[in-house]
Amino acid sequence: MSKYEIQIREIVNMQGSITVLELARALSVSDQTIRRVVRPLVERGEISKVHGALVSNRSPIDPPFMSRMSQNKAAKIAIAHSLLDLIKDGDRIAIDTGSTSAFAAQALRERRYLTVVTNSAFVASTLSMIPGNNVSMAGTQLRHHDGASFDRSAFEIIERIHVDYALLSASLVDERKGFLVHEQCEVDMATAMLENSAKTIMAVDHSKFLPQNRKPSLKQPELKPGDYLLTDKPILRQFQHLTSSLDVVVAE
Amino acid sequence: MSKYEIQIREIVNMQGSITVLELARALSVSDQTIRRVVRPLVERGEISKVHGALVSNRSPIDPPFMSRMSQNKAAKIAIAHSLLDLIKDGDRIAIDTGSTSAFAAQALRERRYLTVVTNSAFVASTLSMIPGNNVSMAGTQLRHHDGASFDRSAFEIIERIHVDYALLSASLVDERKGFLVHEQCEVDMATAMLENSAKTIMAVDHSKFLPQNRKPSLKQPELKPGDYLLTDKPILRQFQHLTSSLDVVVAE
DNA sequence: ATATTTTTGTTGATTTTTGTTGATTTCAGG
DNA sequence: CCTGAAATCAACAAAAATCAACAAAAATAT
Repeated sequence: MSKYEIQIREIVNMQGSITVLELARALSVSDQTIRRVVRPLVERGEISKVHGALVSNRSPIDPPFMSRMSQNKAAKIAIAHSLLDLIKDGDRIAIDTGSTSAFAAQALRERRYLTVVTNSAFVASTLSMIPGNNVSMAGTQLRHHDGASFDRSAFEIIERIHVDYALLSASLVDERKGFLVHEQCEVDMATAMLENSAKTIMAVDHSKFLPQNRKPSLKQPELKPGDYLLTDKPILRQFQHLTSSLDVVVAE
Repeated sequence: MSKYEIQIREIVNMQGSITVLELARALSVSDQTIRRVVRPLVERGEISKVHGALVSNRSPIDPPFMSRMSQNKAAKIAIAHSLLDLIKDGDRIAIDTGSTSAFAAQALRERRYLTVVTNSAFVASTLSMIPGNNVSMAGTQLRHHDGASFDRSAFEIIERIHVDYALLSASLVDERKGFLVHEQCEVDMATAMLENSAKTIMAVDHSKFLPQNRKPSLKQPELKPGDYLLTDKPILRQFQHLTSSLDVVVAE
């Protein structure tokens, strides 16, 4: 990795696009050097290149943590898209933290007149820009891990607003114990959202059904019969007892 | 994909419609180049074309904040960059709403251990992801106009957290009346931030010194001697009485 | 201090994009 | 159904960007 790499990424993402020559002048190196440094970046898909210029492939409002957390990007986008079949214009929805929810927020930008309550600053920021939406950000102090809040005011706000749907996620689906997450505060938040919503939507891509290196141990609250499970591959036999009372939607 | 593509999309979506020749003049290329670049865009349905002009087919209710993000982009980026000379790792800063602040937040991502308090969900989301930062989002209900909150809890939080700098902006600089904004709640928020900070930084790009079609009328609170003014062009004679007691930083 | 590896700049050949020209099509108004 | 002006298209020459290969410089190891 070259010493210019970080700078180049930063400049390209900041400016949106820049020519190779401008970049060469900015870093006072030759254009050839820029090309060389940029090639692996383009191959890894971190930035794109067109004849004449480098362009950032991040939308200015893309989740920054998505680059790290965007394992299974395609699956999450598919799930987010299938969410649009459930959520209609004017619906009220509570949304939790996590990369799946970040994609869901992106997808929900095409809905109007939503009432949204969330403890994720990213989700709040994304959906608040849509005219007609009514977005409430729950909580004050944000943790850097995911830009979400779990302080007392967050719970107070979640509990104050009743919604049609709660959109939840999980870190792992265990054959015996069900939907698991890493932290107690996430369980508490999920519980609060679930209790204040008519229906719950659990969104987990298929990788959550596979064993993981870092194992979560805390159990999400029980889903109610008729709640939705959104995923991207058919549920395997050994998990079906968990989902039998749920409305399973498989996005493809 | 051509290097002009993003610009063209942006201009077309911003203006609603524009002739090929005007666009050619705007980008200082030939009309033929525009036609060539535009053809695939039209085929993909991203914009439409009629004999004589290109028209945006984007919904008129798309985020207005984002279009403002791209006005005077270069100037705003320069200002944001010069802010890095003032703000050091570990500083505490309050940040207001607006596109200038959005760019500032992007730039501040390279600082660590910041204490940030803001009523803008976008700024909060951007800076909360940086490890070591301590970010507080002030307010609950977000207005769609810019994803910012001005409810009572927003003021309570701003007033609770004392910071080193308040980063403020304005919509227009008037020769006689000073720094103006459109809404009273923005003045109130600016006042709260200013009163709870050691120094104030006012960031306005040069276009704010020019007459505008939609004139704001509300006056921002008075800056203190020694406060900073960040801009991107030297202050004209007729504005200098406003800035004489300030520390003026001109980014280039 | 010297040898080896890595990075960087330069050159010229190759490819892609752009501007110009002139022919063709479209549009509005008689 | 013409007609003139403006817009579009096609083709070729000019300009710009890219690539490959080699030499110079810098960094690293011996």
